[in-house]
Amino acid sequence: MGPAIYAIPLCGGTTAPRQLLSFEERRKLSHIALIRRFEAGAFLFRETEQATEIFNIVAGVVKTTTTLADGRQSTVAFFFNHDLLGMFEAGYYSQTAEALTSVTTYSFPIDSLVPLLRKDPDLQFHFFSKVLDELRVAQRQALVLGRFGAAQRIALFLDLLDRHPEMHRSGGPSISIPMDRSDIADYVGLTVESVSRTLQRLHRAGIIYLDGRHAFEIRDRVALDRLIGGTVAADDQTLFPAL
Amino acid sequence: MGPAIYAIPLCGGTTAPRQLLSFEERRKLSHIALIRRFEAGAFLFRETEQATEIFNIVAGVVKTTTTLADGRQSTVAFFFNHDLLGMFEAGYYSQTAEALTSVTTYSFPIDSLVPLLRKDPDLQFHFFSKVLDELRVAQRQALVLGRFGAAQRIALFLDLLDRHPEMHRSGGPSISIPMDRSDIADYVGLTVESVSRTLQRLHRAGIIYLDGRHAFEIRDRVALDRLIGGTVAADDQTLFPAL
DNA sequence: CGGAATCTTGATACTGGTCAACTAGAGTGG
DNA sequence: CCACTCTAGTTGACCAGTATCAAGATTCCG
Repeated sequence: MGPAIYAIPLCGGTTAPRQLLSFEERRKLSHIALIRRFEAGAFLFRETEQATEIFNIVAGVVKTTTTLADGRQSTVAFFFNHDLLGMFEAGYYSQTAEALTSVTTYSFPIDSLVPLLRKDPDLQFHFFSKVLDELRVAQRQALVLGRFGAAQRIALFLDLLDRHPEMHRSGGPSISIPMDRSDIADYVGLTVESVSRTLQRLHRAGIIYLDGRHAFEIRDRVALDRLIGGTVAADDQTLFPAL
Repeated sequence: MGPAIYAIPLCGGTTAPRQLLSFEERRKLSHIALIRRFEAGAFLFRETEQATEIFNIVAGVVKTTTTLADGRQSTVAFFFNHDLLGMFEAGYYSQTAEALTSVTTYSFPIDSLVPLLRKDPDLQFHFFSKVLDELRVAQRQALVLGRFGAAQRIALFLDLLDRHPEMHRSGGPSISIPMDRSDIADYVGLTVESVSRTLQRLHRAGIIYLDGRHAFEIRDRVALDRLIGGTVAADDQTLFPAL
């Protein structure tokens, strides 16, 4: 079918993400694209490596991380179907990308992609829109990490998974969690222990149902949304009778 | 002199930010640009307004904020000289922009700018690079808010000001702080009280010198860098004898 | 079935938030 | 020019939430 980029369009009236590329654009991109597959745990690229390609995910989940000065790894973002990753700076990748599941991607060699974008302003505009989309996500993430408590952070994270149709297991209510607790912890800025505690608390409160380590269901959408809205104080006894 | 965009170039070998626009591009942009001035406290635009123009700052400082579900305002970013702001989504501004000082900008009407970008891929590529730059800043901000303590956050914020030459008062070591404590607090994800306490602590530790409310000097660059590096534990007695 | 991760749970410490009082500056009007 | 006032900022005491440290429980995988 060819590469695909989902994002909220810049100018179109919609607030809902949609496919940005026209049939013709997808064909053009196919032309320079390679299909590449990665096993779970494999690296798509590492930070400080010279940037050679940009990836468009077709299946699977990828996380990107940066190494802090003290050696800790910090998860920057998760990438799902129809996302673009491999944005670079001064010719070098600024993050490390690791496959969390087995992953299928289109790979655009930068040497082919950049000329294509410079020649085709409309196509470039769609890449541009996708990056703006990522910018908003990153800004929202900063906001969440700066001001929200553990329950809200976890709720937002679960909502992120819920929003991705490919995380829903075959029609049922079960949503898969492709990453392990420490990935989640790195992403939401908590410790593994706090992630675990918070998940269990939401589980015991009946808001979610934890189905093993790598799946969950949303049992009380309203309560979850209230948490995400940021309206609920931590001492809300209705939500956290077990506190 | 015309509009100017500073950022780390995508492909060039440099990691240092530099002017991205060619003389010719600046001329083209001048052609569609209006000069607009704002008093301190004035709004350049408000969230949910229809997006009509994009701004390029020539002088002054702007903050952008979003309103949370519970009514709190949260500062998303500060914009300085040669920055671009007014990025939008689905035709509407997603943030509110307020002048912190008196501000001079070039204003590009979107109706003129978008066609120009669609016609001129190289120019668009420079806007693209600037947005990628902002994306990295936002991701770094998320990282900082998620993992660092108060001292590190404040140190990073002071470093941000230091990096902007126009914040340095006439050659001297004094750096101006154009925003008030609550803006800082909103930005770094702390309360006003914690910002105050942390600034005073850095002051008493001799790392910075607070010169009134709206200026400071860096007295111990090495210690500040160590904080920023994230290497220093909060209990480091060399840095915080007063703890 | 056994060993090794991963995850959960509990006890305690510490950072930063909250609430409240106090101080310093900036502006105002007599 | 000097009180007066009002806002912004600082400081202190106390508390809540999360990190940390330390076991235990599960799950995964050979």
